[in-house]
Amino acid sequence: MMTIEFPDKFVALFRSDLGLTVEEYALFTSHFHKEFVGKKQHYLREGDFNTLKAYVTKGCSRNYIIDETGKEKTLFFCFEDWWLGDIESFLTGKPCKQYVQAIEDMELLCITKADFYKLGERIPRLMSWFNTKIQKTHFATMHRLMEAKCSQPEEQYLSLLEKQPDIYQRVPLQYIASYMNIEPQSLSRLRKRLTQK
Amino acid sequence: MMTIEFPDKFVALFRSDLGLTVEEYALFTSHFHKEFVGKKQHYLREGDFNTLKAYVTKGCSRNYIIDETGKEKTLFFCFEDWWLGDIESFLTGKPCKQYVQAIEDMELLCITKADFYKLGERIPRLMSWFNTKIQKTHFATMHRLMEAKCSQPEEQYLSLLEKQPDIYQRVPLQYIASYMNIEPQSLSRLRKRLTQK
DNA sequence: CGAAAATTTGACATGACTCAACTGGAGTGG
DNA sequence: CCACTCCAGTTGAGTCATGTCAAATTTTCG
Repeated sequence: MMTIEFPDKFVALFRSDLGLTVEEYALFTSHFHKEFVGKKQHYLREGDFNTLKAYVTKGCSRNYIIDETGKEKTLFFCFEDWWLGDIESFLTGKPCKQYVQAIEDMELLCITKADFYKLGERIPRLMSWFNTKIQKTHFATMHRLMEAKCSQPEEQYLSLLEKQPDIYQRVPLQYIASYMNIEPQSLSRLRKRLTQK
Repeated sequence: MMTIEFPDKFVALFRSDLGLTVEEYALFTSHFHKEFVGKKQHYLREGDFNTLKAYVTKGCSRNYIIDETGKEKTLFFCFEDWWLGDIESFLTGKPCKQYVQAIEDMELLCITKADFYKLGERIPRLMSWFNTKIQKTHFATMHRLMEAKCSQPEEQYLSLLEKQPDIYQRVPLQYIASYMNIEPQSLSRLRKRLTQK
């Protein structure tokens, strides 16, 4: 069995922040395995079951849904050091409502839901970290909803670029447009207007 | 000290669903007090601290934010047998970002955050119920985001009426419009178009 | 290099917003 | 109890940004 290298942020999260002992940390990380998702490939599709907790070490992705008219609507993007998946499916055990698609080649560190919960019983801090994480995810979703309701396309685009400057280079225009809920043509024109200023 | 009457759904939730013993339930409910919020009054304002868990026994309300241009944006409504407040402020102890305003005269059953957490230590089921509730709230927010992104005003209006038929009678048009992210005039015209069909 | 996909650009239609006026009902005070 | 005020809702006219359809151009990738 080959050793997996864990990113600094991962180590810091569970050793420093969460304060797992060396033994607990070793036990925890021993259950991880690597997965790869090629560009444009899907990590999850609607109807799949999300049974893994996946930490992104390389690449980026988007979660999207398909509406009644067949259009893809990007809910959010995911980058390095974030956790990937469809939380609802993971927590409820029900099929995914979302698609998760790699925008760049991705590298993931994964632990099965079963292993994670088993470890959670032996390492209570792990569960309390997880509960806190769900809370934070909820806040993020709520903020996303607020933003979606409040901002005009132009502000939304600028604030997105501010939060994730590399998105311009890494994420194709059409996905950003779908995140902003406008047509690619409109975003293209918006960009043009902005450069003219 | 006068006895508070707890609604059927409240009793069912904690006795049947959660399975609290008679003693646990009695202890839990003994910490509640009643509060009232008059129509158009605010239960919470931006900057306030949400230190109560509040169960709605009568009336309805809306959570909203004010955007940079000064416009109110309704995030969601709250009706009988729901829990009221700004979860983020409750969980983090930070000031509210949202306003919570009564649309009708409201009657609430409240327990302080401090009491709730103290009881949570003695009654672990209470905490696990709470964690599950946060999960469900998160799913609801995510669904709201999906809906906000996907549906045209017309479908969104119809689906809202389907989920909460009494909203038409109880909630003024302007608040529904702000929930749908359109101007009151536009909703008025939308309603007209729908009745003509 | 060539095919396919992504982006840009153009022309036009549409739907929501803005500004403004009007209507109708609820609540107030004489 | 009526007149008045105020606010919510409705309606109208004009503007503008976005969507749609279509085509041109650029980029990507085999």
